[in-house]
Amino acid sequence: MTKKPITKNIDHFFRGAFSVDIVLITFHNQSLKLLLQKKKDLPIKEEWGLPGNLIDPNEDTNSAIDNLLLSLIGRNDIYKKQLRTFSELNRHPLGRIITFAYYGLIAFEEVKHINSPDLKWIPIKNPPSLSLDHNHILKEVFKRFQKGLLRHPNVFHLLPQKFILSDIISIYEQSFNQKMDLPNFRKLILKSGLVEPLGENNKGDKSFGRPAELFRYVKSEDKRKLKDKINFRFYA
Amino acid sequence: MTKKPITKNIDHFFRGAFSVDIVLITFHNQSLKLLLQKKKDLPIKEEWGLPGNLIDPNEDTNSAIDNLLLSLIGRNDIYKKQLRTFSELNRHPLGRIITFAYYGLIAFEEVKHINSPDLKWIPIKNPPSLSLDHNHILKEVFKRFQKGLLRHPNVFHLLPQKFILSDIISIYEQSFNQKMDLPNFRKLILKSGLVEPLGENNKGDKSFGRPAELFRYVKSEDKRKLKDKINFRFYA
DNA sequence: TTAACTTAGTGTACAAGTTACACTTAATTT
DNA sequence: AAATTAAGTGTAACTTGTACACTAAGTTAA
Repeated sequence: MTKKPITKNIDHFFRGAFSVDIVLITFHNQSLKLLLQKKKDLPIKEEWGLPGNLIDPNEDTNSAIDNLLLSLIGRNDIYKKQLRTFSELNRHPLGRIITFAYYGLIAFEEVKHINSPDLKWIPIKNPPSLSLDHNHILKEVFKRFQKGLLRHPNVFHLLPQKFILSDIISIYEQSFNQKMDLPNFRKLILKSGLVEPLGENNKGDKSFGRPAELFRYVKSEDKRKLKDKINFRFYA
Repeated sequence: MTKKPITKNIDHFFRGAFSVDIVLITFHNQSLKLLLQKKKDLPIKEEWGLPGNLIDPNEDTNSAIDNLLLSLIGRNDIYKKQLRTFSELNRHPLGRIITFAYYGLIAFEEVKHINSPDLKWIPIKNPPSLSLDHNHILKEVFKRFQKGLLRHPNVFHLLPQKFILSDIISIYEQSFNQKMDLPNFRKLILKSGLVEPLGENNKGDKSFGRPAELFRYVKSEDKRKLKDKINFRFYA
């Protein structure tokens, strides 16, 4: 059998570049926050955008995102997930640049020092208009963030080691812009076996109202997904 | 303000190519089937693989998948969805080729004529070993197919206009490799309002047992997702 | 110092959904 | 005509979800 020439396919190769962009989310002061970077070294007007970086031709996306995180927040051992690719032909003025969008979650404690003129935590509600197609990317990624909250115990990545139950509720209420019934929510969370009371309370930390018990997250032996343990009735 | 040179970024541009690959699924004879193509014009040994095509540099993925479907089954107006991108550095012997994986669903009626030495419907259980990383792609895409079945009324894309309820059950049982309780399943489906009895039965079509009622799919005015109407208790 | 307020946490009764399985019906096969 | 097969109905026991009233423990303000 004679091998066919493969030059037919070669026509389809062309010059392109890849980047990783991250939607990094944290929770502070009853409010979800997003890390934004001021973009100025691109041939576009100075604007805020999602932190990102171009990928080296022989680098894979995982090491690219690790390097990006290291340069942004000084660590890369946080919860992160690759979502979809944005590949529209004219999304970038420099040429065909395909971006891999990630999202990451981190407790505010770990990143509260980050606050410079070019890198800021911005409330995720009503973010400023972003550069390129980053508004679009943010919107899509936020939807995936929501889904993640419903299916996996991702809230805990946004909380400190010791947390109170109403912070969990607050994150869900904010993420879905919907009020929840606190008594019933407590029962669900407690029954799920995902949290364990520590026998301490947060008396010192707050101004009024009854002090709240502190809890910690327990990784469950139980392999069912969050949605099978806790039935959130406000699927987005 | 002086504009910075942008040459710094140009280093990251390199030669690459894109392709679309499709996992096309149908249902026939109580069995889920997958469309596979014999690969021979690649510098790899003759093997079965997912149907796919390289993308023209100025073509977007949607038109690429439409053209692919047209050449495979003669039409492109079927249910299809873009899933993730496979971009590992050495996934293809011809160079850095990034593939956009799609899946599509179609009723067997529409594609029963397809059967040539190079293009066949193969039972999705125990498929042959596929070329390149197509085993991996298939596995990932199949998971998404499963999720789609739980969240959206996708079964109906696999069924003819007139169908019987036990075909729906059969597709779910096969997809999740799990036996379901027929009486309870009927109640769920009927209550969902997704199907409507036609007042006909399938007496002619079968060998024994009581003839089954024929139903048709009714697009629901109700915007809730399938999972909120029907709670499948075998989440994968 | 005490009444009002604020947030945390418990209890409960009712409604709704899930599950298991017995039973009936309508056909074919032997 | 009895056995077999598959479709379809009914229901009782159980599990979950929902809506709130109520109790508890602190702070604020008169």
